[in-house]
Amino acid sequence: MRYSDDHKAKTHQRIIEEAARLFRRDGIGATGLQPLMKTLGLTHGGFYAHFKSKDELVETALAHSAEQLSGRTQQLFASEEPLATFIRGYLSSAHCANPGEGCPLPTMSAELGQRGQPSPVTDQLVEKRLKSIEGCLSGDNAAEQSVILLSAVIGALVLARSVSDPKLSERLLKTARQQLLEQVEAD
Amino acid sequence: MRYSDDHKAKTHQRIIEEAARLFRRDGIGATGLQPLMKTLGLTHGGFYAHFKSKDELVETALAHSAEQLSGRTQQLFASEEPLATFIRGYLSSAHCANPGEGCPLPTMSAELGQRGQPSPVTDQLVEKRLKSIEGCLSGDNAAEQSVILLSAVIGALVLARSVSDPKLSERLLKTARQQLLEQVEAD
DNA sequence: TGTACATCAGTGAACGCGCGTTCACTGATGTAC
DNA sequence: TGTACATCAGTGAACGCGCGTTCACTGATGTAC
Repeated sequence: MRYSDDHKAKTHQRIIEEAARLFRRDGIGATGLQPLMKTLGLTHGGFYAHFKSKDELVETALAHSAEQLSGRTQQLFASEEPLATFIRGYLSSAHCANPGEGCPLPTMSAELGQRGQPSPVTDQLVEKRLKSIEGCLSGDNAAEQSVILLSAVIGALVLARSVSDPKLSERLLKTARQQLLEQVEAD
Repeated sequence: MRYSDDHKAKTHQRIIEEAARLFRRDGIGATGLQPLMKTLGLTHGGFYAHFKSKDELVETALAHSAEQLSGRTQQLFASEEPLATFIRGYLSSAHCANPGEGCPLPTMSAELGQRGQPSPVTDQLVEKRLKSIEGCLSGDNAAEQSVILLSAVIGALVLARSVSDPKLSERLLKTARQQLLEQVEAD
């Protein structure tokens, strides 16, 4: 073989990882396969030896993002103050400034909804996140509160990323962080 | 004149309104000028007699969406139970199912952030909305609570629109609606 | 009243470009004999 | 050991398409004389 035994599998993985990053950072429509492959030092023709279509890559990349996030979340929820750590991380300036490495929901959900028929990958991601949060909440309405908490962090991140003024953005993040932390501590 | 005196102004307005609808419904990138003009019974060449570029239309259409929403919000906040009405409207199945007529933030913000330099139109829209909500809240931390409330409704709408299962979508909307209404009533 | 000209919203062909996708090909390697 | 062949990840030209944008043009109307 010209390449090592696992060479193709490695390339496959590299495509997925770069796609997951670019789809979240620039959007699905704005990410071309040609530039994507070029970034990896490959030519675009080879893409179809790895995936049937761009849509298949979108699906796979989303699943990758979800899994990656799920891993991070899991180790997060094993920590001392899981909810506080989650809120601080999700609403951090770093997460706001680097959509490529973060949660796919705020950046990709609009495009996913607008594209053909949506996949159950998002559903699983959402349900998993809700369950994780719910497990950390006490009280009789933990399930309901988890929806509010997840909605609030997502909405706050969307807002913070929408505005053009960095000061307003930081203020939104900070306010949401503090308020949600208070709510969680009172729980 | 071949057309009435205000004919061009009317056409101008029709372009803005249709664009505001399509940008929110399908996204900015996915909305072509050619199909847009065809929808209005016009040809695409005439577009540049009305706008310098697609970017200018995006800006104008966003401002239109903001103003339209601002009008609705204002009459809303003059009603009996402004916050409850706002929450019920924002998290209604109708708003979820018709992004073209609703709030531009959940659908356009990702693309706006990814496009060139963002405009202060979004900032104004966000600040205006926060002020409106804040005015209806009592308590010493009304400003902070308004950020949470706005974040929560936006996030819940993003989530409800992301998932593919209609039952999950409806459940998310309903849960968020009920919880936020409770919170507001307790206030 | 009739004719020549100006106006101008809208027309539609054409431009270069990047997109997703296809496909005949390359060339380094492993295998068969 | 040497030669012929199979494998197959990746190459790169080519496809049709829709995009944003440009521009010479149309044709109904108003105006000037």
